[in-house]
Amino acid sequence: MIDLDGIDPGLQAGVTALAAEMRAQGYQRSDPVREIPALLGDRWTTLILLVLDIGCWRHAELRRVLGRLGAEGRISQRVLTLKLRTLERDGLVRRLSTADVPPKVSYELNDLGRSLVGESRRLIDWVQGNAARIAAAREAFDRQRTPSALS
Amino acid sequence: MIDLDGIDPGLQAGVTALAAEMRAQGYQRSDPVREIPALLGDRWTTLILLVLDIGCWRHAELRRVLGRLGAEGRISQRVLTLKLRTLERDGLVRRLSTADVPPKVSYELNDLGRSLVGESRRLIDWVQGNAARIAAAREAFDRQRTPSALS
DNA sequence: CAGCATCCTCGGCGATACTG
DNA sequence: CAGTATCGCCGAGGATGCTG
Repeated sequence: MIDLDGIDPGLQAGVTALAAEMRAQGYQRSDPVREIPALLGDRWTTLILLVLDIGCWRHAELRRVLGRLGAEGRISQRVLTLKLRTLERDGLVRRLSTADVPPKVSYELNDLGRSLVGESRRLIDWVQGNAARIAAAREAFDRQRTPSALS
Repeated sequence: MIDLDGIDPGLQAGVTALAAEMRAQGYQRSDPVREIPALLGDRWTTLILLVLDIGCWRHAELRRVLGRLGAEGRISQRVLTLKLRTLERDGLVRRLSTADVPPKVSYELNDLGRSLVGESRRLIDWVQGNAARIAAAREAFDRQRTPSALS
């Protein structure tokens, strides 16, 4: 079903297994792999989830705090609304609003969202734990590529 | 240092703690949070790592296999080279080449790369495990937004 | 075969102005 | 205050052609 031509039989077996693994459970043809960039691959979502993990935030407050944390600059009002809407649609975030004018809208994580935060924290920990190794690898790579003064 | 104006004191404490957590270890001012989209946030890297976890691949073979797995279409030669170069620079992948013409180039994971694959597999498992929940949330959300026939 | 240069497309994101 | 609409930028990624 995957049709591998002149490829090492050992590797072929691995690919078949990987394909089966990817088709498992709820996903039939598409791969859950592509959900990962969709969930955490953008500039803001991971950080938003971390802040929401602290508690319940009003839209404007959340926006201010996101602007201070990290060196990302400020998130635009439009994009924050978009990100929160996506998170709400995916069932990770609850939106609470009053019918006042001006309206008061708050956002908080639900159980599924907290569960995802747990996973992404593991990734962050991995990055922190291996930051030195990665930085060293990058330096070595760049040094070799830049002859600089190799006289 | 983060300067929070009219924000609930309880939340303020949480933000301060989060900021400290983000500054911890190797990262001094920048946040490891932004490394996550950089590492796994693009269309191909996660899938490339999974395939490299199977074994050692020639460039062209790898490209063919990536095209078959998932419903992403084929990766362009240029982008595959770019992604592999980045992974090599980050110290996750080893590049093996001969000086022949035409050249034979192979790529394989090293220990750090295998370690990252382990983490990303956890994320994939999370997505698979919660796929039904997410799909249900999306359906409910969309149904409510599309009045369809609400007469 | 693998890499690089060039050109092009598309989507994410920011900025601004307006509305309930 | 929160959301929407509009505009514009920029970078990721695809397609093609050439080289060692």
